[in-house]
Order: sequence, then structure tokens, then C-alpha cells
Amino acid sequence: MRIAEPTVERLIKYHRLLISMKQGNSSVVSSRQIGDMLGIKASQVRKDLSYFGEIGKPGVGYHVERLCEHIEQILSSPKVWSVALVGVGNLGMALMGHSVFQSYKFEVKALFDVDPEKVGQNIMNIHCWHIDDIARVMKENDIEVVILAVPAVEAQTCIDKAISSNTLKGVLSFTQAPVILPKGVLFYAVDVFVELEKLLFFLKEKERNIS
Amino acid sequence: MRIAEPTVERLIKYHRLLISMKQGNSSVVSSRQIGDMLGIKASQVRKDLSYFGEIGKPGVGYHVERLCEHIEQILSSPKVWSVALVGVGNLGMALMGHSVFQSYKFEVKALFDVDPEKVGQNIMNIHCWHIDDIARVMKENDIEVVILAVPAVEAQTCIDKAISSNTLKGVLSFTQAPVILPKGVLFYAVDVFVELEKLLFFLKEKERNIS
DNA sequence: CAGACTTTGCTAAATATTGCACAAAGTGTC
DNA sequence: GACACTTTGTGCAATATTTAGCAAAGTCTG
Repeated sequence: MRIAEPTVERLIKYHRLLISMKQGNSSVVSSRQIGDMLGIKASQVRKDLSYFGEIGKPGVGYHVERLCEHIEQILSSPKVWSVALVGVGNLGMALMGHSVFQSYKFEVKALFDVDPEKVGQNIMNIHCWHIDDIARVMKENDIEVVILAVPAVEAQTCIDKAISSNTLKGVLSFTQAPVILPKGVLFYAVDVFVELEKLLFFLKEKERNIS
Repeated sequence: MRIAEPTVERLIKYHRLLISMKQGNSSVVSSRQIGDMLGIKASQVRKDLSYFGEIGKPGVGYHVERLCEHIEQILSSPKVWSVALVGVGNLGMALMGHSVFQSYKFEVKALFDVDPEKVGQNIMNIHCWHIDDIARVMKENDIEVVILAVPAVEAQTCIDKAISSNTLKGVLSFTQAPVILPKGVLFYAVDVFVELEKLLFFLKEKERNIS
């Protein structure tokens, strides 16, 4: 059974919320409460949660810990993914420092850059290689996922080198350049520019509709 | 006429692409070419572009410069938005350094943080205030948009202070915490964690379906 | 333990979004 | 200028996603 992307996205958010609720005082939570906290309709929450069998109790709600484990199981990986971070500039460093990067689901095995100040160094205990070594290092470390945080103009070149490792399975890109990938390689992009433009666009539209 | 969010998102991407094509050699481009470069179906491209009147020529395609201006007009703002960046940590600095922030559509008028090393300083020529001053500074500078780049635990507190300025109209959040806003304030979030989790989830699913 | 609530799981309807297919329009060649 | 292409714009069908509504199940109160 295939799960739709928006559903997965919400499951991730429920999971995150439940983790923070585990330290709270109530051991039970209703779809309404979850929905209100995340800005999602309660019926949507129920539909998402009932996707994998009945887990809530009518008249009561969902048991926080149980539900959390339940979602954890759905989202869980059978293995720890090996990841490479390409581009150790401001953004790359910000990512590395981010708590997200202390996950049990993946491990950043190698860094890549072109800056001679960084290449050869250990940064936050991870070795930084020259981007030209990426195919070899990826093969040696079985790296299947690349996080791309380089300037737009270099994105495609870097990706092409990563592709030549033949181990690449997924890319999370932070650059705004469109990149061409062999089909079969999953691609997700975090596009700051697009989000900001969208915000400004709909702000404009809203003001226009008022006046 | 209301434009759907996915459409706006694609328009932004077309615009970005067209800008880079303006320096290229061909002055004309087809919906097929645009689609291939961005991973979008040609029919979708045509539908998006014809939303605002006929602008292409059958048998030829779209005139790059003309199309670019056309989209620019759709996306254009009647004013330059005043923006505050809340949180001048790694991520905030990365954003400031990003080329996205040299836009003619908005201007970062003020920075906010709690770190005594930063408060009172000018960072990249913009003054950094203590977060407690945000309501006053926002009012004085007519700041309507806040970019939130603080640790999750501080997100709500910061936003509450920004709300009390009464000038807040939109938020672009980089924190993973859900925040409660008065309705009427637009909210967009860039959620690194969610994107990464989605990537890993669908990678897992894909491998599971193969084996 | 009856009656008033609450809340789930699910089905069906409503919306939103994408993709197809084709006529009409433009280009190029001989 | 006839014929073979290419490519747009668009109506309609197909998919995807969200929302509403409700019976059934569980809780609480007196």
C-alpha cells in the first residue's frame, strides 16, 4: 500500500509533536487537539492515523506513547543511511549544527568542498574531501544519499560527480538550480527562495483583495 | 481570479529559469523545453502560462524575454516589503549571505537575537536588536514580514513578541516547531527535517517494493 | 444504568490538481 | 501553395487530496 506524500509529511509532524508531548502531563490526545496544534483538520488527522489499523479509542482519543511508537514504526528505516554533505559553506555548516543532524536514521559520513582551507580538514569530526574525490569516497563508504548545499552554478557539476559513484539513490538539495538526475534517484528540494516568493506573492494578493 | 499555490510555485521556477535563459543563445523556448528542464509536464507548463492570456506562438513557442517580463508582472509587488530576521545564528547568517537576500522585492531592515555578542552590533550593515525590542522596532520601521530562524523552543515566544507589534502580516519560518498565529497572518515554513525524513521514507519504501 | 457527551473509523462527497488529446495557428520545404 | 511539421491554448477526463457526516464505541454523571 502506497502512502501519499502529504500524508507522510503530516505523519512526520504528528510524530514530532508526540515526542514533545511524551514529556507532557496528559497521556491521551484527541485528533482534534492534534489538529489544532498543527493547523490540520481533525478529520484529516483521523484519516491519516487510521491508515494503518485502528489505534485510537472512541470517546477517549489516542494514547500518546502508543501512537508515537506506532508512527515511529511506519516511518522507521531498516538501516542507518550513509549521507554525504556536499558544500560546507555557511548553509552546510548551519545544517551540520542543526539538531536535525543528530538523528539515528542517518549518519553524515563525509563532507565535500573545493575550498583548500577546508579540504583535508576534519570539520565537526567528519573528514572533508575535495569534490573530485566524491565518486571514490561514496563507493568506499556506501553513501547513498547526498545533501547538496553548494552555490547554484556548481550544483549540476557536483551532482554529476556524485552520480558517477553509482551508489547515489537520493538527493536533498538546498540550491535553487534545477538539477538533472538519472530517473530512479529520488530528489527533494528545500527552496528558500520559492517559499519566500510565495509568501510575498500571497501577501500582495491578500492586500489587493482587501482594497 | 485566484491562482493556486502549486501554480505560483511553478511560475516562480519558470521565472527563475527564464532569467538564466536570457543570457543564453536562443530567444525562444517551448513549453516542452521548459518542462524538461524543470521536470514538469509540457501541458502543465502551457496551462500555467496561458493563465494570464495568450502569450506564446503556436509552432514557435514563447519569446524568452517577453515571457520573463510577463511572469515578472504577475509576481511583482507594488512595494518593497520590510523584513526582520529573527535569529542570527548559523542559519540566520547563512540566509543573510544567500543571494536570495539581494532581492529588490524586500529589504531586511532589522536583525534580532538574544546573544549579547550580537545585540547592539551591526551585522552585514544591519543593526541587531534584542528580541525584546522587536515590537517597537517593527512599528518604527513598518516591518510586516518576519523570517524566523531561531531554535524551536524559542519560536513561539519570539513570534508572540512580534505579534504584539500589530504590524505583522507574514512569517517565513525555518524552525520545526509549530507556531500559533492570529489568523490573518500568512505563514510559510521551510522544514529541513520534514524534507529529509520524506526522502528517507520514500527511499525505504522504494527498496522495500523492489525486494 | 440511562441519557448526555466525546471521539473514533470510515464512507461518500467535494475540491483541487494534473494530464490527455485535439483543433487551430504558425513555420518550413519543395 | 500544398503538405508535413511543430507547438500553443483549452475543454474534458483522470487522479489526488481534503472535508463533511454519521454510526458505533467508549466515558461520565447522577
